[in-house]
Amino acid sequence: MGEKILVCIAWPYAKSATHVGQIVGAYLPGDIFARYQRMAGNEVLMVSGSDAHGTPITVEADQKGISPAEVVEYYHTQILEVWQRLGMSWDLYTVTTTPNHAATTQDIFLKLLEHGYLFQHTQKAPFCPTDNRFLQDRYIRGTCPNCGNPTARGDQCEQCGKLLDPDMLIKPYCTLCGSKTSAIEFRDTEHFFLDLPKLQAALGTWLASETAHWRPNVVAFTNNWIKDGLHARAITRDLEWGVPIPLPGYEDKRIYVWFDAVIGYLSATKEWAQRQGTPEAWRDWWESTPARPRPARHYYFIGKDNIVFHTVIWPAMLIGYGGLTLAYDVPANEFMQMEGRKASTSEGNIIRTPDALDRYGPDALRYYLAAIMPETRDADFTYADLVRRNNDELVATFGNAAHRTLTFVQRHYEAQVPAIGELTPEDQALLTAATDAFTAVGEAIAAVKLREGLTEAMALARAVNKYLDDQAPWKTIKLDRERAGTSLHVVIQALGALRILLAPYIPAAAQHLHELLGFTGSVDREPWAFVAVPVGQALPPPVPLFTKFDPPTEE
RNA sequence: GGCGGCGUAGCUCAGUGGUAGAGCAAGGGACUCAUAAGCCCUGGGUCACAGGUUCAAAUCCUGUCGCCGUCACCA
Repeated sequence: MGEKILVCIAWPYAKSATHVGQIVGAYLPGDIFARYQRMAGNEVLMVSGSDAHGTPITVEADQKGISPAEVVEYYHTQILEVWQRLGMSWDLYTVTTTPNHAATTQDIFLKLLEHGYLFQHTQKAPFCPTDNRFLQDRYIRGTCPNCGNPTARGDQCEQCGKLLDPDMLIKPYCTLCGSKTSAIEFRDTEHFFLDLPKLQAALGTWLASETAHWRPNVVAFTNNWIKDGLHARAITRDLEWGVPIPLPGYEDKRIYVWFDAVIGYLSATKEWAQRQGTPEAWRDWWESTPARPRPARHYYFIGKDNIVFHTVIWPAMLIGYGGLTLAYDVPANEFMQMEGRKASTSEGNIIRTPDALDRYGPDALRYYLAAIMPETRDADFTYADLVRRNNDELVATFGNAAHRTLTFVQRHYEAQVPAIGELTPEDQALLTAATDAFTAVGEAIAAVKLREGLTEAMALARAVNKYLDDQAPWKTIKLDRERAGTSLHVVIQALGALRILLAPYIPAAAQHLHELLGFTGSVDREPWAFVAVPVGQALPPPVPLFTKFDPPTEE
């Protein structure tokens, strides 16, 4: 009945356990969206995995004297633990070191080659005679021609910020052997290039037909990037770590990380299908035929730094391959600053996700990140604001609405959902608001306006508090027990709605409220619709949904 | 430097042509079921700055300043 929705989330680089900027940019929005779509009755597949290749991982492996695979395993394990704690509802979270991923990548490589979209080109590249290997820019340091910094990197001088090429450095040297015993040479090396100019026309046609429903900033960024014409891009490197090139004579080269990482969305779907015991099922998500041009809607949740890879390069690869489905939407988020400063690993002001979870747990963190989600422009993360929103909004507005109602019913109505009498216009108004909220919140989430959806849901929580104050069942009960019971019954219906409406955002708290309202099973299985909490349903002793936090001390 | 985005109340942010909005913070009030939570009222903005288009501009155009991103070997 529902349609297929493929939720693709950016592949985190396996070199840290993620920071909250990555969570708010891609992982949390993807998870909220996926959770909603499942409740709305659609068939959802949410996939991603750790991006294992690339130079920084080999650099770290060299520094620690271990293999790149060990580096990846170490961080992949940490990332998996974060997903578990954060409540990410993956259908599959894998890693790019699997044989399946390599096979999928090589298949795309060969098909693009066969279709004439790859070509070989020989270029000069820095080579270290001592180590007998070609060097990535990161492995080279030298004197910056701009500012004279003697340890400028081969790709950029960290002192003056100037972008560099290795041949611009004065006295470049290899950081692997550390010594300056042998000068770096520039030797010929042959590489494969993705012929993006040849794909540009088809890409432009697709973009023109698809981007009407995309976020304006994503469209503007993409159009600007392709406006002056695309350039061919090297997709292989002189490396030992990465997916091997499936051709004889290239044993000492690898497919480079950006090319294989985006293929992960497809390879992960295949791995999911294999694990289901239906290895051909991936076709139902990807294969585009004249009879069924779009078998599934593909959403890519990424940060804005990743836009061109998902709106230009990956679509171009898919077009070149042929017969596969392209993105339906790429709802890229802007960035989040940390305590007023740009999030930067080197500045040391990133907030690691495990640390934030240790301090405040998944619900407060998810709620806060969703509330400030940088959907239209950059936002600012502060612990003080997180605590403020937790205390004022989760505890005082939503949590309190539930707790004040449930404790009253517990005490005065034998811990059962009270019977309902004649409904007043005010009763009808709150019930209507609860029903309408499913449409308002659902439409917002479906359009990937997640902050708006959360605002709509919280408006219902505020309406509950206002209704309670207006109806004052604690007064009414002294005169008319049935009327007070009706008011409480109506409030419980609104709480029943909130348990569903907030489940995509704060699943743990929603599950807790689900149980406090006398339901069993998982709230995730409930349909996205208003369903009455039955009269007489037994209610367990209430426990507050949220904990108040002390404001963080100034440092 | 080129290109793109952003600059709205003390704070965090909505708002894309028609008399400036929300939450929090501040001041006042009535209540007491509730994790002293909730509810009502009030104050507060030359919508970065300077020009322009329009009957009408936070909203469109130009320039300036500030912040963010990107520029293809960061993934």
